[in-house]
Amino acid sequence: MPRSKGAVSIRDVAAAAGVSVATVSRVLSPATADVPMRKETRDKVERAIDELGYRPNDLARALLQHRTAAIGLVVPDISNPYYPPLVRGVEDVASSHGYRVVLCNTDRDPAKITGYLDTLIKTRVDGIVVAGGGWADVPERTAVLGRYRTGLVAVGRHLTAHPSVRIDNVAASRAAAEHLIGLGHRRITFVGGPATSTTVQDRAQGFRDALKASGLDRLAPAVRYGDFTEESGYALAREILRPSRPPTALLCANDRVALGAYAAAADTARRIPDDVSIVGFDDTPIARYVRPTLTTVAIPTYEMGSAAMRLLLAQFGGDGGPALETMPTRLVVRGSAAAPPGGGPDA
Amino acid sequence: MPRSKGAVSIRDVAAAAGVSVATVSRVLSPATADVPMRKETRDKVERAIDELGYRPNDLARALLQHRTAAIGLVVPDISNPYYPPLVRGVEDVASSHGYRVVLCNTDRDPAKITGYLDTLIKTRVDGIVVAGGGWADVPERTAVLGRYRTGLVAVGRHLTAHPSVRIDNVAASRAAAEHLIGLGHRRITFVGGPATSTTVQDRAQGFRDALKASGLDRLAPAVRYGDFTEESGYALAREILRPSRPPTALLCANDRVALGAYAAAADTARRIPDDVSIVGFDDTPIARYVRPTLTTVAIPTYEMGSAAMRLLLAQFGGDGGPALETMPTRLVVRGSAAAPPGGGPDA
DNA sequence: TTGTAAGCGTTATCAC
DNA sequence: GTGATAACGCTTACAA
Repeated sequence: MPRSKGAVSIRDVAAAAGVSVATVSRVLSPATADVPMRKETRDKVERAIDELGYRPNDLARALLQHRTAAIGLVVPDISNPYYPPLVRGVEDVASSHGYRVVLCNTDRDPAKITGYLDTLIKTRVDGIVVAGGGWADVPERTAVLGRYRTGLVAVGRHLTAHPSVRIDNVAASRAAAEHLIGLGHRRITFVGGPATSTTVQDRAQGFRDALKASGLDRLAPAVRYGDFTEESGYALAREILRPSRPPTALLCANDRVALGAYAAAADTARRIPDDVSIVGFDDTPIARYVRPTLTTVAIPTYEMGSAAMRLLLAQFGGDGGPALETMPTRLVVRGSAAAPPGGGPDA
Repeated sequence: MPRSKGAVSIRDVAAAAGVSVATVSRVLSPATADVPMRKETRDKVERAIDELGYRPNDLARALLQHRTAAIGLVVPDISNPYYPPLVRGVEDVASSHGYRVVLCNTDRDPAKITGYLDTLIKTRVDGIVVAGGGWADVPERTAVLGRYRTGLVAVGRHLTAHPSVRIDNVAASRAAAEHLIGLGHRRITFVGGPATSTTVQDRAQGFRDALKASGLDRLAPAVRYGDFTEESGYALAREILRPSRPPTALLCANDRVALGAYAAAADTARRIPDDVSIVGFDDTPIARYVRPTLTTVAIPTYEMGSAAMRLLLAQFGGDGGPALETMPTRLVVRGSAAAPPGGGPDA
């Protein structure tokens, strides 16, 4: 018989069991597992809990302990296939450590970002994992976090001054470009992704580095920007493949863009990899199911998420300040890249 | 100068502004926007808030108001491409109404499901949106929700007795099958998805209904189960296409399975749609980018998410009990389904 | 071994 | 107009 309307509280349980609230609290709290207690009392309490279907109010608990066991996870857009594994990685280690995760989609909009940041602080999450960019003018905002002892770790290189997990996009992209060059390609175009993205900037840089290292930079490295969608990849590839002497290989900013390029090749009657080689980024599940299978750079997205969460937990544990974890990438060679038409250098 | 260690509280602000905590609360609380107050006082308070970087503690607020402005979102696995748009739909309307969302991945594991349910109740979320199955023995568990005034709406037909948003999978699948039959196919196999999924059961049923209605059910309708992955689709399709006289069309449980079937067709040198027609379910972004483009049933996933959240908001508003919203599906005819080899009935 | 009571950071009800 | 103060549902000294 709960008092009044509303949820059953610790007082209802105490009353039902004929003990004090302190006693009920003791049977529930792991912190007081060591204090001695008559088995009979414990049983009475547990019976009452069961009968009433009592669930302790974690808000009250959190208020007292200054710890909510919640973390915020800020991503640009969960609909972007890149993020779900990352989110899953964060959630898995979070939940296995008793933390719940509050998901925030920002669309890289500074207004939304600061709005969510405020909400997260007000609800006193213990920490925040931020992935993806759009944080141009936001850094100052993170100053408040310190005042509220809110941890933060970034996935990517957009928020310096905080622990972060990253990949070496420059090196990864360079390796992919070198693979193409090794195959004999001389005219390669880097395709797509927003020019403002640090990820894209790094990948474009790695591409340029590879060309330069091979002395292929007398012709200005061809880099075309767009966004991260199939649509963008399709449109760009259509344009790029139009000239009479188009590039023989396309290094795409991600797999979605690569998939768009596949469609463009099909629609212009070009065979992959015979007429044009295509390389992607991310190794999303589709990569092994398109035909030809897609050669792409595997990014350990799930692991980046779980590593980020672990870094956050380390912060909670007081284990040091800024840390930086660089995760390995790997070029997965499949069927979409081969020697250029003619079989060798043609420049 | 916050008292002690820890976050700045309303008392710090009151002290800094030289007013009582009640006054500070009044400038912050929308509920008391109407009470008169000297502009000078308000300014003093606002200045103090700014200077201290004060963020009210929503836990305390929630404790008092019996309302957390949080909802739980329970999905099988965010990595499954079907869910991100749904999640986004929920999050968009949630955040635009001031609610935050706590994401829970269950892997359809009853233990995880009940675990998350408990956590969500303990943190006193105002409501829960559940999508996806695995709830076989869980329904009794939802009884507790009532005791804590926790709203619930289901996406799908697995949790009767609660408001829900659904699609008519039977009708949708039947329409897809009829499309194939209309094209002239007589030997069609329904491919994949877990036999335990109500979604799959419904789609298989619609498939059988279509065959029966066309008098094609003298040959036992061919239905093969697996799971929702490309891998499963690939494996099943390889088997299905092996016989000397294989089906001329594959109705796949979802686009991922269909993509697996694409790969199987390619690897066995069968042309789509010339040798075999393929139809999918979900209309995921890839559908329009594979070649040939994939004929598939579009499911308004995003809208289902936003509708579910709206239903939850309606519950909060006391707007009636169980409601049921059925969202429309649509067969998107693209390039993967055409007349069977020979051009017409061959049975 | 168990109970009493202070206090976590707010809001709401009274007074003044 | 503004200030005390009693809740909200818990945990944790400190008593008993």
